[in-house]
Amino acid sequence: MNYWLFKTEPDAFGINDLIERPQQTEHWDGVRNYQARNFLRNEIKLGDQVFLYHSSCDKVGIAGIAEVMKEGYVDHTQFDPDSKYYDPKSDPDKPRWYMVDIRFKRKFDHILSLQEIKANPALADMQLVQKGNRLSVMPVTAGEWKILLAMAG
DNA sequence: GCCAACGTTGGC
DNA sequence: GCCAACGTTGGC
Repeated sequence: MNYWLFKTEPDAFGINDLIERPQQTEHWDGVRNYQARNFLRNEIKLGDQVFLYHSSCDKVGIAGIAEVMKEGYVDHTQFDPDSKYYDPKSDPDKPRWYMVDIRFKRKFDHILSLQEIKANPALADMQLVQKGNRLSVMPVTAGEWKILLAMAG
């Protein structure tokens, strides 16, 4: 089993929105970055654990945990002209973009803030805290996962 | 294949 | 709203 971190803007779709979905499950569409796409398509497996990270908001940090319920499949929004994720250059015979389904698992009592994460020397190598990192789907090591869980309490 | 221009991300 | 950092595009 592997660990991941998915970024999301809670103003658009946050952990509370996931909780309110039927079966507390939602497809993670709209990822339009090739490196993140490769993770979604090739590497993220059923049962993998995911930190939900809230970005671009007043409380930036990890909000809780979700679990992968369905492995990579074609993100249909790339073919929908009405979707903001529409990609006219994507060929239906060879789709560019993929997504997975995740189910809510746990919400932290408090957001585990980016500030706290950055302040922990043991997490200095996390991809999340590297300068200029913009990946919206990234791997988390088992060691990092354990430390973060302990910090979340 | 290079690289300037552009658009986007995301913390602050 | 600012702006640094990055990925993508497209002319050459």
